[in-house]
Amino acid sequence: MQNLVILAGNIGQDPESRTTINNTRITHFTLATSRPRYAEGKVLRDKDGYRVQETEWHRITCFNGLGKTVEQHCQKGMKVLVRGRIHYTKWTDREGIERYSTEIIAETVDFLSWPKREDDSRGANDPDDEIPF
Amino acid sequence: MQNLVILAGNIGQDPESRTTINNTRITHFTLATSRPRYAEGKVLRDKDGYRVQETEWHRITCFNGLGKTVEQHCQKGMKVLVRGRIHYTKWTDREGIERYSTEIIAETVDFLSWPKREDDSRGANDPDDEIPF
Amino acid sequence: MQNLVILAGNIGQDPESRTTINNTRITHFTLATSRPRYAEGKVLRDKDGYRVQETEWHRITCFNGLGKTVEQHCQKGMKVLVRGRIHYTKWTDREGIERYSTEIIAETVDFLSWPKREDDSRGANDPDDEIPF
Amino acid sequence: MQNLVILAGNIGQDPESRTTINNTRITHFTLATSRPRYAEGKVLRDKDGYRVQETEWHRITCFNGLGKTVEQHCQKGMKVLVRGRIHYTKWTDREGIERYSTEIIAETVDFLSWPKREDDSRGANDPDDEIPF
DNA sequence: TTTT
DNA sequence: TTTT
Repeated sequence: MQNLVILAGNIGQDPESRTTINNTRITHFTLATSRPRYAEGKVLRDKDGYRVQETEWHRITCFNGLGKTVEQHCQKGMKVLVRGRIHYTKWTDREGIERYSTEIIAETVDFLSWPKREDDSRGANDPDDEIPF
Repeated sequence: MQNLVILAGNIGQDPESRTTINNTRITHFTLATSRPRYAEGKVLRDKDGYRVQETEWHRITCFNGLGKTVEQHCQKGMKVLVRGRIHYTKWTDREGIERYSTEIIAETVDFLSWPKREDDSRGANDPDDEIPF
Repeated sequence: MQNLVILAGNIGQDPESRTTINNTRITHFTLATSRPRYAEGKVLRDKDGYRVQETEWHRITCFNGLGKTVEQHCQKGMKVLVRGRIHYTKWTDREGIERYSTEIIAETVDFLSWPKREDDSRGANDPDDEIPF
Repeated sequence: MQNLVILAGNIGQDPESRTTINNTRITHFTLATSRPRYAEGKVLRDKDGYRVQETEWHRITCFNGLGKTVEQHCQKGMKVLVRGRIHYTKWTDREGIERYSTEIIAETVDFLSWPKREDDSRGANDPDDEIPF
């Protein structure tokens, strides 16, 4: 049954890709989402009066074509909207310790801001642009 | 049961507000979402090679505090993320014709871009800023 | 940009299908979602103390393969989870009056209950079962 | 910015609650969501022809009133729809090993099926029923 | 590690 | 009516 995640946030690091032995292209990036922190129903503020943010860092995984697109057009600092699903992994590390990790497998990634690099500044509607969003 | 809408798009016109006779503040704005148009599984392009966009115009309704915030900080052209629910209305117009309309009742509105006006450029984290997002 | 709808509710009538002149199969059904009605921040109750429900009736549209599946396995009264997008249509009726309608174009439909008819009672995991959910 | 999760699935174990030293009531349950497993774009089937399911087990956390409601009305095997957000935790266990865990902080929990126990069979619309959904 |  |  449905396992759906929607995240709107900022990319923490430029995406990184690798290819598995079965020739699947896997691309990863991290995404920060933030919300105001509350205490007793009120927004918390720091000593200067600024709202305290609570940031979650999500690990996003893209496969194949979507990964290729993300690799080409997404970079650190950009705002994106990710739709995907949560996936949990359990494995045993070299010391024999059981480890758990969580990732968001992306189905779509939409731009909410534009790349800063010159060579990516063509815009989403450029005829040569292969961005699906 | 659940009736949930998530929209990320651009505001079409500055929000407008009115107060009902029971003293409820109602704020409206329109929001454009777009997606590439497809035909036979392929993205459609115009004669210049640009991807053809299919735009939906949503009518967004906010009540009370959320409406006040939107009225103060949202303006034409800004990108926002709306979470809410769909609501349908049926009424009879002056000519006695049955009319239907659809609106999205917003529960949250998040900024994805910043206002262009000087006086709103303080940033989301300003201590005087009452934006809940 | 994103236009996403999630609806969990009950099917109002058995789905109906037609084929367009370009050979697209279109399947429609109606879906009821409900929520408690509120007044002054409190759940409204009727004279017997039961919570007053506010029901929205959504018009759901499915294309091609998804429509075929829905037609075969969904029926009046079943609970389903629909993921899709909102689409608005404007047209002029025979009297020359401008009409508007709204529909939810489904991308996925998941079962939350089982069909009542004998011939559909095989369960989602039957090897002959072509339900994608 | 937005961090939104929608899960529709089955409860794995009866919910369990505890109260923190600051008097916050915390209720936990596990939720299974499943999807067909794919390989090379096709649904995988086992040797008997049944579709292979990929199940994710989510840890759901509810606070205060929502937790109380869940504790009273949700039980193992029920189908529910959870809306919430992802939260990641990092801590050091007794052996000094860094551990990570992920939980879904629920904002709403909707019933998609009914409890099996006699004493809970009153239905969602019973006047004595405090279920907010 | 991002962003305002 | 927005945006690229």
